[in-house]
Order: sequence, then C-alpha cells, then structure tokens
Amino acid sequence: MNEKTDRKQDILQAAIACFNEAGIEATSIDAIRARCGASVGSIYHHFGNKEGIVAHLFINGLDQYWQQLLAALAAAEGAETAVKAMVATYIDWVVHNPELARFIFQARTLVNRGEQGQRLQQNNKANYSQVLAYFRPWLEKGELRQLPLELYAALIVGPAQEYCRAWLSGRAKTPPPQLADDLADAAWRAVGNPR
Amino acid sequence: MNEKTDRKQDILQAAIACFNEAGIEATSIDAIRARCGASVGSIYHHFGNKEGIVAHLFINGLDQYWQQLLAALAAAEGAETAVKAMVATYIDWVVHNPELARFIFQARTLVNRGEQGQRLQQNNKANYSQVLAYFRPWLEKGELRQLPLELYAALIVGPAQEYCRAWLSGRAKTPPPQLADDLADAAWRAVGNPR
Amino acid sequence: MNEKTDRKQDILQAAIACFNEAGIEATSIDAIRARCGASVGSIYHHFGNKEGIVAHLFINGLDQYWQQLLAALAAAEGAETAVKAMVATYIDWVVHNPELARFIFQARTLVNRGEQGQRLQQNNKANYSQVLAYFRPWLEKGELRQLPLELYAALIVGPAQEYCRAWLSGRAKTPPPQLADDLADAAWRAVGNPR
Amino acid sequence: MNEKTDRKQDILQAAIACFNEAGIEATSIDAIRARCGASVGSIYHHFGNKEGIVAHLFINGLDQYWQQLLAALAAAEGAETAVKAMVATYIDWVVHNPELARFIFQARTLVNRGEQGQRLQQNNKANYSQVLAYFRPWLEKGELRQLPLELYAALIVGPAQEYCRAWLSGRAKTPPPQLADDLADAAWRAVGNPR
DNA sequence: AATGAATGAGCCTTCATTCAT
DNA sequence: GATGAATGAAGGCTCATTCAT
Repeated sequence: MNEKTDRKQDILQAAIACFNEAGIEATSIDAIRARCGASVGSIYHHFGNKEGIVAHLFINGLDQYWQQLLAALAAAEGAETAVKAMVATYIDWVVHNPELARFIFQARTLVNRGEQGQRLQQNNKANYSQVLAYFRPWLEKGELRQLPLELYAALIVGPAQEYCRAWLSGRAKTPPPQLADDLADAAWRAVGNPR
Repeated sequence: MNEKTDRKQDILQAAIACFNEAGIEATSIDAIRARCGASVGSIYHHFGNKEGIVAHLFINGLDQYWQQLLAALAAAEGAETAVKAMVATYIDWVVHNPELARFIFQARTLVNRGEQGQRLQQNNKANYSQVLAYFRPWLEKGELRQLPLELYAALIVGPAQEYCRAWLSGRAKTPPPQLADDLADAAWRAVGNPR
Repeated sequence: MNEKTDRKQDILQAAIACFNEAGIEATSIDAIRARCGASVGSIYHHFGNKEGIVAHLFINGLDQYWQQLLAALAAAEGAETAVKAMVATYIDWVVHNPELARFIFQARTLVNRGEQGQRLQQNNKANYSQVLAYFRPWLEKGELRQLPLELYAALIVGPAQEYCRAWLSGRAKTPPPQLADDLADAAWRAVGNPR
Repeated sequence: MNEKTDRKQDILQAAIACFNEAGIEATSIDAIRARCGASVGSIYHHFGNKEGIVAHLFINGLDQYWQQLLAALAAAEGAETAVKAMVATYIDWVVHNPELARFIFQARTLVNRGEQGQRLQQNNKANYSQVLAYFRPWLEKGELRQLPLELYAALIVGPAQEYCRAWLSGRAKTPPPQLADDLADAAWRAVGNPR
C-alpha cells in the first residue's frame, strides 16, 4: 500500500513542479511522465485525464487551507484575535506550501472554466459563508466595523494575498512571516472597531 | 490610414475578447482571425506571433494604467489625497477597461515567463520606484507610517485589487466604484499616520 | 515483433518512394503517411521528425554500402583486383538498391547541412581512410601510380558514379552492369602502374 | 540602364548566395529580398516567381559553360588536345564560378522536375551531341578507343566532376587547378588509343 | 495496476503570390 | 519599374487520449 500511495503522490509532485515551471497548459502529460518515471497509462489510470490532476491538486490543496483556517477561527477568542489569525493562517499556509500556493494562484481561472468549475465555486461560497458566520456575532456586537459584506475578504486577507503573490513570483524578497504582524495589524485596522 | 489603424485595432479587440472567454493559451490564432475577419497572414504581419499580440496588449495596457496613476499622484496635494487617489485610480481604470484588466490579470504569469519577461519586470520596477519617490517626502515628514517598503503596494492597492479580481470573475457583484470610498479609507487607515 | 518491424519498414519504404518522386523537401509527412497507412503520430514516434527519417535512411544506406565495399577489398588479392572490385561493388550496390542510391544522391547536401552533418562527415572520412589503408601497401610497392591522395576516389569511382547518376535519372539507358568491365578497366588504367 | 541591370543582378547574386547557404527550397523569397534590399514586388516583376530565378541562373550558367567548352573544342587540334581541353575547361569554369557551380549541382534535380525540365533536358542532349560530333572523326580514325557512346562523358569529365563536387563542398582541400594535369592525363588514358 | 505504442485532430507558423498605390 | 501589406493554403509537429498486452 505504501508503494501505490507513493506512485500516486509521485505523479502529483511531478505535476505541481511542471505546472509551476512551465504553466499548466504548457505542461504535457509526457512532461509529467518523464519527471516522475511513471507511464502515461498509469497517470490516466489514477486521474482520468489532465484536468483530473489539476482538479485533484486544486481541491485537496484548497480544502487543506480551509480546514486550517476554520480551525484557527474556532480557536480565536475575540474579533481581533480572529482577524489576525486569518492573516497569520494565510501566510502560514503559503509559506509551508509554496509550490501548492503558486499552483493554486494560476489554476483558479482554469479550474473555474473547467468541468467542475460550478461545483468548486459553490464549495468556495459555502466555505466563505462559514467564515462569515464566525464573524457575525462580533459584527453585531460592534467589535467589527460595519462594511459591505463583500469587502471583508479583500480587506482582511487582500494585502497578505497580494504580498504572497509577489513573494512567490520573486518580485518581493522578504519572507512573508517577517511581515505577518504588520499585515495582521493592518487587517485589524481596516475592519476592527477602535472601541 | 484610418483603415490600417482599424485593422490592427480590430485584431487586438478580437484577441482580448477571445483571451478572456477561453483563456490565452486556449485561444487559437484561427479563433482570433475568425472573430475579426483578418487573414492569418495579416495577424502575423502586424504582431509576429501569438506572443506578440499578448505582449502588445499587456505592455500598452499597463503603460496606460501607470500613466494614469502617475498623473493622479502628481495632482495629489497631501499624503492622504495621494493614497486615496491610488485606490481610486486603480478602481477607475479597472472599471473603464474591464476587458483589458481581466486580460492583464491572466497574462502576467505568462508574459513574465515569455521572451520579454525580463524587460517587463524591469519596467515594472522602474514604475514602482517612481511611485515610491512620490511618497518619500511624506514618509519622512511622518505623514505615513513607517513600514517595510515592500509592503506599501500590498497595503494600499491590495484590497482593491483583490476585490476587482473577484468582481471581474463574477464572484462579487457590487460594482467597485460603490466600494471605492471604503477601500480608499481602509488604505489610508493602513498606511496613514493618525497625527 | 514482426509487425512492429514491418510498420517501421513500411514507413521507410514509403518515405524513399516519396522522396524520389517529389524530392525530399517537397515530400510532406502527410504524403508519407498516406502512402504507408501509418498515422502521423506513429511516424513521429519512430523517427522524431522528418529529418530523422532522412537521417535513418541515409546512415543505414551508406553503412550498408561501406560494409560491402570493405568486404570486397578484404577479399581482393592484388591492386588490380582491388581497384576493379571497387568499381564493381559500386555498380552492384547501385543496381541492387536503385531507390536507395537515388535517395542518397539527393540527400547528401541536405544531410550535411542538417543536425548530424558533422558526425556524418566524420564517419565518411573514417571509412575513406580505412579504404586508403588497404591500398597503401600496393602504393608503396609501386603497383599503383603515385598521385595526390585526394584524387584516387575521383579517379577510381568517379566515372562509375557519374554514369550511375545519369542512369538513375533516366539520362542514360544502358544498365550499368553492361558497362562495368569498361569502367573497371578505365579505373585501373587511371591509377594502375603498367609495370 | 546601369541601375536596372544592377538591381536585377543584385537579386541574382543574393539568390545564389542564399541558395548555396540554405538550399534552394529552404530559401524564401523574403530571405533573398532581405539580402539584396529589393522589394518582394520587384523580384516578382523581374523573374515571375521563385522558379523563374532558379531557371534564369541555371540556364544562363550552363549555357556559359557550354559556350566555353565548345570554343575550347573548336580550338583543339587533335584528339588528345581535345580530351584534355574538356577536363581543363571544366575545372577552369568551376574555379572561376564556384558559387554558380555549387548552385548548379544542387539545382539540376529540381530543375529537371520543374516546368521547363523537358526543354532543359533537350537542350542538354543537343549540346552533348554537338560535342560528340567533334569527336566522331577521331573515333573513326582510331585515335580514340571504341567504347559505348554513353560512357565517354563519364570517363572524360567524371573524375574532374567528382573532385570538384568534393572541393566545392569542402570535403577536399587541394584547389582543382593543381590537379588539372593529373585529371587530364587520366582522361586521356581512359579514352585515348595509345597508337 | 502498469505499460507505451498508436491515433489523429488541431495548432502555430511560413511562404509564394497578388495587387493597389 | 518599385513597394510592401494582405492573403490563405499547406506544412511540420504536439499532445491528450485510447487500448491491447
């Protein structure tokens, strides 16, 4: 059972590496095959087709992030802690899964257009609603500023996301964790109610 | 002379439309040709190859945005006006060039990997430095908070960018201009010095 | 296993036929495909690209000729036998492989310009040196006339080669074997020492 | 009138150079245009189409050679002088028109397959007959050995031709004129009657 | 589960040629 | 005679996918 799992994992590893080096559409099945030593047939056996590999990586990757995020929120005890935890979790996840993060950034558009695009957008909405549910009490208590609902995501995680994009692409050099506190502060300053 | 310009513009229009509908790599030259009525040869005559079309759109598009941004900064009279102008300009540009913006979001990675990737990154850095130069005086006077330099872009325009991404992709519905003030406020709250 | 070999051979057969009918550069992959019933992909699977087919035919074809020539020389017992064997072997090879010979005549320039051109010229030089080595003893014994080394090939096989070219192209009608003795005599008269 | 001639000649010069560097079929009209500074339209005005350029070069080139050859034969006073003059003329022409010679070697097959192929082969035959006519008297007087008619060309000029091919392609280094006497001797030894 | 040869649709690009100026 | 933009057919090649072993 170890071996089988390894083979499947090998394919995924190779796929991510290829996708990030050359781009998803520019990566051929044969390139993945050459990188992991599997056969073409084996790849198709495990993932059905190229989109299957992308979907697998994307879904599992995002899911892992959402779990981590929800866990962090569940552990937070106040609005400020929660908001800052969102930023911290985001950065933490990116830094611990840089390849996966890079992949997900470029895959989003593609996946949305793909066969399971609808389903994934639903998933995303559901997850996002769950997060909003955490915040509602604090919103009602006035610990968070009243803003258009659609804005919270952008205000809280937007800057971290933009910075991480820049870092992953090499445009920015400072490792995100060194900026985590500043980004968390800014997030709180953006959505928190001073009193 | 009108005709020639039109022909070239027609190709660009068709290209952007195709790129946004199907994705850049999934768009074939033939699809562009069919959409604008030009011949294959004509497209190659004007742009050399597919990458040439992408590069043309990307470079001119971004340039236009940077011009607009620098003009807005030049007209700003204080740190707060400037910061808020950056957000407003960004939103304004996206809303007035939604197709171009959509295209640029998806093209960035591709273009960076491409032939002229190096040159474009240099350009970008230069433009960004120019913007930073505007802010330096206010930084020194203490009108802006002291933060790691690499962070300002993400803090000021990050949320607007994230929101616009969501809006352009259909994930968010509210037109960005309706949120412009909130986003501008948040930007100032993130980087402005209260005193 | 028989089938595979056949498939590859079929492609080569079709390729030679097309090359000789229309010229190498004027032959499209599709023409070869249509003639042998293979798929485009299969051709590329076996030979990589069009140049690969040409190279395969050229290398194997020439190699076969050099083997035959060296064998004939090894069996020759005197200078005269050897010189005449060279002419006879040449004619024999052309007559038994007319299509291959026709192809090689037109391919030489192309192949030399190609990727493996360097390697092939080296090969050729090596083979030619080996032939010269056979003759050296007789040269030293004075059974062969002392002439510039670069001249022997042209003097011995040149006329046969020119005639075969003419025959293969239809300019000359008499089958080369009927002229073999005359050509062999001439060769000996050109390089042999009367005493 | 000087200018016009120059322009046409420029095109021809550029064409020969391109043809010899890259091969005739691999040379595009645009490559010729780029090399001589003419416009595409101008080339078509002068030569009709690509084949027209090739034909012009080929016909004029060969014609020039035949004139020189016939003149040399007319001046020869005996069989031996005539045979040796053929070799000398051939070498002389190649050495004075190396680019043209290189071109003609590669163009022959192409031209024969082309539109005017028939006409050119007729021309060639006619010229060849004329040469044979010169030799007939000496053949009848027994100054030349009786051999199959189709063989004389190959025996007399074959070695020189083979050597020149090798020299033009870089395979052989010694300039043909240094070997002219040896080649002429060999030719006479091949077809001349010792008594 | 794994293998890799075979398939063929489709893509980017080139290039000879035309023609209005 | 000269120019060069425009045309579109055709070619080499890639690649996702299938399937017999």
